[in-house]
Amino acid sequence: MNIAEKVIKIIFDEVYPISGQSFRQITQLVEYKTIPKNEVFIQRGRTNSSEYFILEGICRSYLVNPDGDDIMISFFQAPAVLSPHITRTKDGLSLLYFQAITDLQVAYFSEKALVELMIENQEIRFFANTVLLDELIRKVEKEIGFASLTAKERLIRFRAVYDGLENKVPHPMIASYLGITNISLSRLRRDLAEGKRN
Amino acid sequence: MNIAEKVIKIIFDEVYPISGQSFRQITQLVEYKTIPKNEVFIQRGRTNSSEYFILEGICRSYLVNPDGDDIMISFFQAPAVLSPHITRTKDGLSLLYFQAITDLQVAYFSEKALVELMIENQEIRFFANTVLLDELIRKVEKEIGFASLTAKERLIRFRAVYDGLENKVPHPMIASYLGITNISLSRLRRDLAEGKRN
DNA sequence: GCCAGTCATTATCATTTGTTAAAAAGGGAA
DNA sequence: TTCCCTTTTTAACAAATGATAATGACTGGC
Repeated sequence: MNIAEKVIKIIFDEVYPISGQSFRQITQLVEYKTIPKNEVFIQRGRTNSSEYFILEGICRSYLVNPDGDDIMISFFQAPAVLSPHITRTKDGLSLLYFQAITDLQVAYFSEKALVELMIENQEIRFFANTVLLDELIRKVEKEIGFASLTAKERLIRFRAVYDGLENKVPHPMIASYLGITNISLSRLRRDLAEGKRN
Repeated sequence: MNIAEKVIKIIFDEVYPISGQSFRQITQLVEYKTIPKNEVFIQRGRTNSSEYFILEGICRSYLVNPDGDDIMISFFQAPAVLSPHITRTKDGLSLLYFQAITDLQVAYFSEKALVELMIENQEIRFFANTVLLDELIRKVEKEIGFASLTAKERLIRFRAVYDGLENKVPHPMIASYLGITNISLSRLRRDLAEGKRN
């Protein structure tokens, strides 16, 4: 197993461990590529038919509103699975932009191949279902935060969930993720640094 | 086709139309029941292994935080599909509460039976995938609202999406859904009634 | 190393939202 | 109807967040 495959193995073990045989069915499918920092590697409104493992680096999904502002949806920190194709695609077209925040190493493979594998292989079906469920759970967690926490509490939770990301990602992206302005984020950072937790 | 089956047909036609043959595979599985107003018919932390069609009435999914406050997640207005089992269940246990807001007529059937049907029947697989995608899209729409709209704009959007629900559902539930207090909701309702749209 | 451009912080003031409490409005049962 | 209970609205004040603008800090290219 080469290094890239070892990272993929780590991802599977984290999400839903599968047998060596099933694992080889996946690794036979994947190809690898490097994506330079800032590149938007999935465009909203364009065709994309791959699933992705993030082996190295940080990326994000986002939208642009009519005013031209970015709307942050999710962060992905290697090692991680990108949002499954089915959850980010409608009528074959991507619903979101995905951008490399740092240089990125990814493994990718055809979503159609995955659908075929899922039909015949129960382990892979369970793995894919777990990825899907994790995606949903993250969104529900975020929903809960917006419905029940102040911006300061959301920042505290963000730090707990996305450990270290605050120092690797531009603050306007984090602010948008938290549903506040970057000025407010700066203020909350100062308050927390001063020990004001309420 | 009886009335209940006609409502189920309406739901399928809305989400992803399927052949009469596939439709009968579903209707052969379903059972019916009435759920009285206010009953919590799925309990967080308990086993639940059904999929549901809401044929008549309104219900909601929610959580309770440590302070005892309800956290609204979603509303369901007949005719509609309830959140799919896989998106609301972890390790066999429900992640959310589901409660009837009005008296409810539902059709329900085993989620295991659905998984089996999905394996052999492509139409039903596509239908289920579309339900899943719609669920995700609603969550992303809500995410976008929190990341980019004021509370007043979220209320305006809520009225557009959940037409008429504002007069059928207790306001504290709507307020929690919008991420504000019911006092703020009342204020926004007054402002909008007075024509203050900014 | 310097400079330009980007990013983060700070300050000030306006606006929005939350909190607490009280009043008004609505709905169901006898 | 009338009464009681729940829900919604209003008021007054406090706290949080947004907007604008200016300052300070960092970074990449030359």
